[in-house]
Amino acid sequence: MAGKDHGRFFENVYEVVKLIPHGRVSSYGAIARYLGAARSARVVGWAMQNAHTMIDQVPAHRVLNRQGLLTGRHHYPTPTEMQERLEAEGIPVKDGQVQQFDKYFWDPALELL
DNA sequence: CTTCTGACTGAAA
DNA sequence: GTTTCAGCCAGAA
Repeated sequence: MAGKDHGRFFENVYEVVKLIPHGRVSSYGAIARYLGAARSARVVGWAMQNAHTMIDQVPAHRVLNRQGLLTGRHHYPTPTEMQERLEAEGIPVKDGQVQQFDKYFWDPALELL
């Protein structure tokens, strides 16, 4: 990239998250890696928290950790909203964990190319 | 300015 | 299989 990247990371995260297909899920590390910051997965999680203030709605509920756990469910208005939202898209969730996570996993670096 | 925390991950023990 | 450690970036105190 030409010049210096400033706060563009957050915007990039939002765009990728918005590109996640309905009924699919992704991980912080996958998004971070796609953006060229494989080890900045935490910043992606930060972006999600900040995503609440975004004008455009960001499907943050489709972003989980590597294990497929709904790590951010406590940040939702209700701890069950994230799970219900995933189930509404046909994604089975059990005990705060997505079942068959690998099956529903959507990697921007592979799918989006 | 320094220090700490955080919706994470990968490697090491 | 689990647990522990370190790294990475951005923002708040």
